[in-house]
Amino acid sequence: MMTMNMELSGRGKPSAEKAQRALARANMDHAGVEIGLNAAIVAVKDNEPVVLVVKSDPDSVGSTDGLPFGPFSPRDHRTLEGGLRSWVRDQTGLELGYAEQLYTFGDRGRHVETGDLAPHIVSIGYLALSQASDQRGVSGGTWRSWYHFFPWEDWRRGRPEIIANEIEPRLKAWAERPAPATPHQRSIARADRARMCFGLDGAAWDEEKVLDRFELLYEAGLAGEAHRDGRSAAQVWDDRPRLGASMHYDHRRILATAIGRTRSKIKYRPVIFELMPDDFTLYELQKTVEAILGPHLHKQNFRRLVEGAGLVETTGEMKTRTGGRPAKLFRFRREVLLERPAPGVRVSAPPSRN
Amino acid sequence: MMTMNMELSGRGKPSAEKAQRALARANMDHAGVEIGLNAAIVAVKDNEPVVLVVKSDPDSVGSTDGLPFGPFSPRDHRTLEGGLRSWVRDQTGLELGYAEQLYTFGDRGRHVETGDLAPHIVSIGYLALSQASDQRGVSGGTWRSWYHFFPWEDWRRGRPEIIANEIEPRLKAWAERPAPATPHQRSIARADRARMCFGLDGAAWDEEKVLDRFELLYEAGLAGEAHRDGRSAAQVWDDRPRLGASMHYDHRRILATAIGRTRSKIKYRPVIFELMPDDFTLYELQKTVEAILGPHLHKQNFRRLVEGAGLVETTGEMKTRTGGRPAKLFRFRREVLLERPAPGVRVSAPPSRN
DNA sequence: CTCACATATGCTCTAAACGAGTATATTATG
DNA sequence: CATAATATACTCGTTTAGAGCATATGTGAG
Repeated sequence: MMTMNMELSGRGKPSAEKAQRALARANMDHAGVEIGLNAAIVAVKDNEPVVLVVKSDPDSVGSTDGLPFGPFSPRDHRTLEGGLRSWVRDQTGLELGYAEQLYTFGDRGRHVETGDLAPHIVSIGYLALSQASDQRGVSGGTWRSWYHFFPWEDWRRGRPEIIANEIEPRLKAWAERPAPATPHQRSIARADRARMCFGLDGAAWDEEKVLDRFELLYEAGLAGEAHRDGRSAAQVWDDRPRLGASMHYDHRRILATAIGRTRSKIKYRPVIFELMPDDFTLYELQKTVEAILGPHLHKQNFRRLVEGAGLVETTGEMKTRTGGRPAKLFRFRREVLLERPAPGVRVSAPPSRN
Repeated sequence: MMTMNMELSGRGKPSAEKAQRALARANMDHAGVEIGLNAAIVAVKDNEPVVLVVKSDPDSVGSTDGLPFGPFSPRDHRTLEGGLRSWVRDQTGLELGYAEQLYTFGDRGRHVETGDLAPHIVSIGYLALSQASDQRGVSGGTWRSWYHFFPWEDWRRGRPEIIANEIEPRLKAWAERPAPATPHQRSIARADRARMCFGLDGAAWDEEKVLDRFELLYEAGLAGEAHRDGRSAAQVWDDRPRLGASMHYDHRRILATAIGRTRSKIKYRPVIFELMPDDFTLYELQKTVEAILGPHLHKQNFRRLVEGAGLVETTGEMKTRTGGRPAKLFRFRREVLLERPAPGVRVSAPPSRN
């Protein structure tokens, strides 16, 4: 899939250039780098946060999911984000709304699947937020719950069992094993990292540490990707099944970054409304926030929070058939952008729920 | 300077490769992208936040400052950050401590200085924090206050005069001018953007919006870079001097990102201690925080804040000759990392100081 | 039709956090 | 030894966040 996209946009190269160009060509020898853009396109469907994934190879049996991917060609696009929007439109038919850059991943090893001598690809991850209603007729991809890839992140029904049943014992076993010597760097002990990341032994759960948790599991050999990446020699100490569904390349890392960013961003920017229909009830808004963050506030306080912050205004309409008293419909109140420097759903850290 | 650096690290290319390599070479046509790494290396010297800058061309008269820059060569370095550390060491003799990736800048136009047909360079910006004491014998660069480039960001002596004297009137004049039509995008009016960014007309000043402010000034043609970048045709409506010292390429944008990130990060991660000597008084700590953020808390509350958060512990030593009663010396208390999910100097937004 | 049920919404109470002020301690200096 | 300057402890009132109680208003079972 990836290489196919790359071939598509081959172009002729413009005419002559000057001295700088020659210099650049000399540097090309050691550069030889391609830029890939990865998009974590997120929506909330039926109170489930979903991400658009594509199959690596629809024919093969063991095909894994991946994020939509496209090359960046500076000849065709003036900006990185412009390039992203363009191939997302071509590949999926989706017109992106909100998009932000996440992180640039350039580690060698991320493409071991294709051999270590493969061209080096630096990939720039993007987060895009999209309304569920915009997603009619999306082609070339399927929506999947992001908790399919990160089951330990789903706290909506309390602490996920996978933490007590799998993660805690296996990480503790890993922490017992000798850690490789780290050259003069004060590193935190494995057991402490596990405790802080996963809220073990009474430590608080921080819903934003999605990437830290994934990287810890990867390092401990509990993520499928770690084995594929040739860490297997050192890491075959635990042959139980890997945790969460894998993705190819380092796409799960990018998705982890996307989830963490989404979780932190809705607290100080009104991006939650990128995921909502135009009109909604406060309960629907709360459910959407909780789909992303986990349960936080009780209903009354959530209402006070969003109304008090001036984030929403009533439309005057009501929504009946909610299963109880009809609810007022609200919409995003854009003026809040002109009133507050950092408007968002400022839910604070929940009390430790272990 | 930049091109010089590039030449320095030219390397021979390793031996033969296979099919993938050929494919990559074919793609090179439309890719033709090089990866540059830019470092905003920050320290605090004598209560002044400084950044390491290099001269573009020491001989020429109108030479401007820039951030240290180096190419990323995937053959030599396994990770982006590894590559960064390596050439920073070579160029400046500095061994980086804390470093984090900021943002990847890839807009065409960032290299107009060298002609639009020059090879496209995508540059990945990094923030590095360094202790002032580590900076003996730094070669190939000079330290400059970051407020030299962003005078409007320095609120330590109250609201900087440049805002009322220059920025406010000139932005208001700009807001009066017709804005170019934006294709079906709800954009905020120029006047409102100016108000929110710079805290005009009673709006709050948000010290983290460093990049937004710079980009607004750029768009309004009040930054030197905008003219150099060929926006001059459209933007010669105000021929008074440009605001703040320019940098070449988009380095000032990267520095703005670095300042914003530093300001936000010290609030939830203990990175302020990367800028402090091992032992310090609470007043010194406060002055360092204020150098970065602007004045926030009065002394007594600052003490309560950092001690209450468990960020510091006394060393038992005292510092005399402080000009008054001797002060206890403190050090960073590393255990806080194991106790709190997001430890930092949690100073909240200051009351509007207009 | 009526009543149980479910959800919506308004209000209160309490504790913690925060901003600001007062008071006292301990040094250097003239 | 008085004074200036900084360090540090304590207090007070306001704001905010978490939690619970009470009431409103629909749907649907009987």
